[in-house]
Amino acid sequence: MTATRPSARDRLLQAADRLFYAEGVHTVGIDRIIEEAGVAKGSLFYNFAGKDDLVASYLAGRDERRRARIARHTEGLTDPVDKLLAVFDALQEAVGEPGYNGCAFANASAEAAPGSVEAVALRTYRGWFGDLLLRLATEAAYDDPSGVADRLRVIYDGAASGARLDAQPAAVAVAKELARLVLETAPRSAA
Amino acid sequence: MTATRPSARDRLLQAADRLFYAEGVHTVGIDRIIEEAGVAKGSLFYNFAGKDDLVASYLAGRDERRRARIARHTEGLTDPVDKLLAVFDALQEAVGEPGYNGCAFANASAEAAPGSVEAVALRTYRGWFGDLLLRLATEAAYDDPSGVADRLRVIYDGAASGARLDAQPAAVAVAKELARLVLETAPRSAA
DNA sequence: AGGATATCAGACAGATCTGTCCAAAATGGC
DNA sequence: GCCATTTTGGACAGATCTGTCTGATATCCT
Repeated sequence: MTATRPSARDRLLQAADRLFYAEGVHTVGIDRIIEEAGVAKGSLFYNFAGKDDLVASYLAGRDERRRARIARHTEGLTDPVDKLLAVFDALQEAVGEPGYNGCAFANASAEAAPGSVEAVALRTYRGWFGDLLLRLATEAAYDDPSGVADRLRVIYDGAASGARLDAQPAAVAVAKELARLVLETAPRSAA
Repeated sequence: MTATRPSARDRLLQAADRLFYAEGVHTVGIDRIIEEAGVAKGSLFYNFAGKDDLVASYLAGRDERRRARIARHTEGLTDPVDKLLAVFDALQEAVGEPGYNGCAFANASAEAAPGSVEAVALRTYRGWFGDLLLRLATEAAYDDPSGVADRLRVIYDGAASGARLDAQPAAVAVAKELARLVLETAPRSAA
């Protein structure tokens, strides 16, 4: 019953997740990652096509975990308005974790070329997130669901952005109150 | 009356502003910049202590122009509430310009080390911006000026962030409406 | 046990990047 | 016109980064 060491691939992904997120995909070189992972350089290129592939896998993992976090906060709720507010709870949880450093997709794509793996990952995440807000706003039967979704997205982005720019997690609480204000004042016909 | 060519220093700053903003301070090397500026490499190190110094000067220029832009939109207005709304007009103008690529400070600092010139420039700008919102909210005699400023900052950041992440300038108009909602509903005693 | 798969250790190549240096030439102010 | 300042062109150094290659070894599945 010896605890088997994780595979080189898993250790690489774990090291990449830590270093890429904390210091940036452009700043951290593969030598740093293989050292942190305790893995031979050859194993990196055996498991991944190159650094870009590792970056893409890192971002895919972040995407998956973010969706899982939001799902965890929304499941069990029945009112779509509560679900929309729970999205901010998910953000608050993320921002409160030690080492929070902003949105991984925003950071990675900030200085990336169009069409790069970072830009593609950003678009994937943003597409899903926008659809989520629109779907919930529609379920909530707002007269203008896309308008409500747009407003919530601005508020959400402001919280995530401000939490990093000012190292100020309190922005999320401010954002959730704003979201509540929007959700309570926006017209709903089919109440 | 031959139009004198700008100095090497000015051409370097102009090239840096264009390339650093469009492609990122980490992505663009000094060779790209001296090529674009049409300047000898020696002239770069004659006029600047190094790349970091050039980056700092680039960001200082962005900071100065952003303050000037906001000043231009707020001057002439007497009501501090109008001035707060005009801050969003300034953002709308910036976002509408061709080649808008998000907040230069947010982008440059996204993958920069703490204490780097990018991080320092970010803090300088954010400090000034936060003070501006708080000062105007105080002048407007809101009961909770810092609360109003916090909410406006979240909204402002969301617009700037979303405009880049989704290549969606319309986020600014959404944000200005949200700001108006906040400014009209927040309690003011000394009206 | 045995064969496919995975990992190791590290040297090496090739590209790129920042920064230095130098002697000559252009420029600008007084 | 003179002298200090600025600019030029380019070679060069030194560091770093991604990716390749090789041959031995370890691990996993059946």
